[in-house]
Amino acid sequence: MPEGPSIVILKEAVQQFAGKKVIDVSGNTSIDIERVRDKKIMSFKTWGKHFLICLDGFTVKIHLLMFGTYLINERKEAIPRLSLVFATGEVNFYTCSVKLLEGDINSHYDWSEDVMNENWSPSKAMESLKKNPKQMICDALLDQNIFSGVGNIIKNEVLYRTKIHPESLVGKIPDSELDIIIDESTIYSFQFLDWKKKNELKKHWLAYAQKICLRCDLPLEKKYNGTKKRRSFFCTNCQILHQ
DNA sequence: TATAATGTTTGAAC
DNA sequence: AGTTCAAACATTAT
Repeated sequence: MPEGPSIVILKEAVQQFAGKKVIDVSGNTSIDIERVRDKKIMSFKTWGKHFLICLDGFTVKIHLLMFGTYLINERKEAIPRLSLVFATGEVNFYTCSVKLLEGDINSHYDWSEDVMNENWSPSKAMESLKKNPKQMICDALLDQNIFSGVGNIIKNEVLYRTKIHPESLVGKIPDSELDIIIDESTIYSFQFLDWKKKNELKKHWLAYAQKICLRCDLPLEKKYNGTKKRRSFFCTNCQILHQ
């Protein structure tokens, strides 16, 4: 379910509960959820794929991992991992990781690493890339401390758009091309957001889960690569391998 | 029905 | 001590 843009959608969907008091809490998470009871939500934030429920003095961090889901003002049969009830409605999370972060949330996150955050810093991303010149770009794009929020779909689409072979070594890719990759990571993430909201994301996939290159009509390669061993879809004819 | 999928952490093994 | 790797978690669509 989740790459960064999907978590932004979640944040927008729960805005109705911002500033509201949690009047009931339940769920099969192992954290001490009673701490949340009767507390007021200060704000909801996201950092990449992390969904953050900020309260006074601590934060509940939710990660939907691969299969996590949520329902707003709705329930399903399964016991929620975490359920928060407000006077005006409720939000239920299933199959996710729930953790507590103590103290000021700003001490836990560098917002400039999140490609969808207003403090996103392309220059910091470039700096980080430079530290690992032997890393493959397919791995670098999935590094949540460089491109927080980017997942396997965004990775594949960005590399296809920028015509860079996923196995290209970061240190061998010209700076001008790295700049374009960094820019596209943000641009595509926001397009992903728009398309996802309209429920038409898949329609716009050019590489991910596709079989034929739209540029040259040759079959796309489909391969697990990088140390992260996530699937890449790419055109060996159109995407340049820098090595 | 077996498989693969928008992900991450953990701890054993090397 | 640093890395690499499989396992674990868990759900749904094809």
